[in-house]
Amino acid sequence: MTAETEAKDAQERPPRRPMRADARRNYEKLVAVATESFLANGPDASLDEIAKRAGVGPGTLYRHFPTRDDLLDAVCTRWADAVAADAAPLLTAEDPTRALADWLVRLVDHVGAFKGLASALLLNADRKHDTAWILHHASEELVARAKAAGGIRQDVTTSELMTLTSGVTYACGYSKQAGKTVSSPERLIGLIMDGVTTR
Amino acid sequence: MTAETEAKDAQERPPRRPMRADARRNYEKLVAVATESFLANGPDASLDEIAKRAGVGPGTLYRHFPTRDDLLDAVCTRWADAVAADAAPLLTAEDPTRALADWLVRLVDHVGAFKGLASALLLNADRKHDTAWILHHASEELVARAKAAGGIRQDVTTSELMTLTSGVTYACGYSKQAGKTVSSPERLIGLIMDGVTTR
DNA sequence: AACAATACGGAGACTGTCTCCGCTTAGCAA
DNA sequence: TTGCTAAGCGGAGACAGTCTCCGTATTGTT
Repeated sequence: MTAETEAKDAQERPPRRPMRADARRNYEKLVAVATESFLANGPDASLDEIAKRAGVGPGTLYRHFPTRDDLLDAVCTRWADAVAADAAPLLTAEDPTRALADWLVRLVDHVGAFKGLASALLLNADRKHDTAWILHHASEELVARAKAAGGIRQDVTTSELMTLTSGVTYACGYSKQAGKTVSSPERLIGLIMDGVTTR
Repeated sequence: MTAETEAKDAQERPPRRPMRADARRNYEKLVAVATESFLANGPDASLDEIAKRAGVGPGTLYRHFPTRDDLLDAVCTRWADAVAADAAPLLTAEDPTRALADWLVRLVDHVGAFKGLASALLLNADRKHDTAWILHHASEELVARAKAAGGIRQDVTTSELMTLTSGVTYACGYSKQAGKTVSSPERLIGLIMDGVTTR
């Protein structure tokens, strides 16, 4: 769904030349290598090393991604697009409230599988196109459907749900890499759902 | 309550010489300076700079605190002792469930005031003496009292409550420094409490 | 006062960040 | 094609932070 993201990008900042072929090539390569590298070495992986492995100079990396966060954002955005796609089937589920709960559990699992790289970006839903916004957006429809079906409280917002879920993603992602034991995502999301369910 | 912590330290690893006077002096100075510095510059503050400002060489800093986390831990532990003291009055409150909710809100506020330095350490409650353990321990009695009074569900653990709260601390701490708006701690803790309250 | 044991501190090797600027290349126009 | 120009490249190198090693200084004990 990167194409969609790009389309929006274009429509918001119209007078923007397309990237030159070599520039785009390097950009893609950098994101690909960075994904591997962040996954393997954590979010502090050496940027010069990533540049080298992508076959470009550090200057090129820093031109495309002035800060580490810009690169991390690009990586996470792609990942988030894929994760968001996972929500689509749930939109037509018969029990919207259960679908929402399922989705939140999946979200936690995905963040865990992504080594917690994205957990820092899960909040902060107001910049467009970034990780938080994509996931927020994907959740929003599920929340709306659950509300419409009367399954969850009208006064609870998507943001609030995301905030509460972020603690779970963080805890579960952390526990995985530290070998700790924490209650399961299902259990914790269940507790959250218990609080927001109508009764 | 640092004294208590030290006492436990001593009883667990008995054959441990007391620190030499100059060593203790430097240790104290380092923690004090580090607290300031982390608060002012975030958790990535330069360690050599901290050493310099404490009037010691880098070698001395690294001997006392082999890794950055060790120093951060020492700083956060002191802070956590102070925060935990804030729970004491609530232990005798007439409504234990309300007291627990109050405490969790205070916890979020404290973490926010500490610039989120401790939020990374809030989980991970199994090493002794560290931030997470101190706060976990402080919460435990309040949870027990609320359960005993029948205010909250018997099946909910302190860890689970801390995990859920950590999302809130993280979100609120973050929003403060980024100028974002998030639902208030009261509101979010309220949602959590709604989930764990008996009915 | 003398002597271990303990602790200090800073020079310096090392690693990672980020910039500057001369060189290369893509894409366009004639 | 050819030539031109803007866009893009890349790597040398300045800088900042980490962390160690080891000769020197201090402490506390006999």
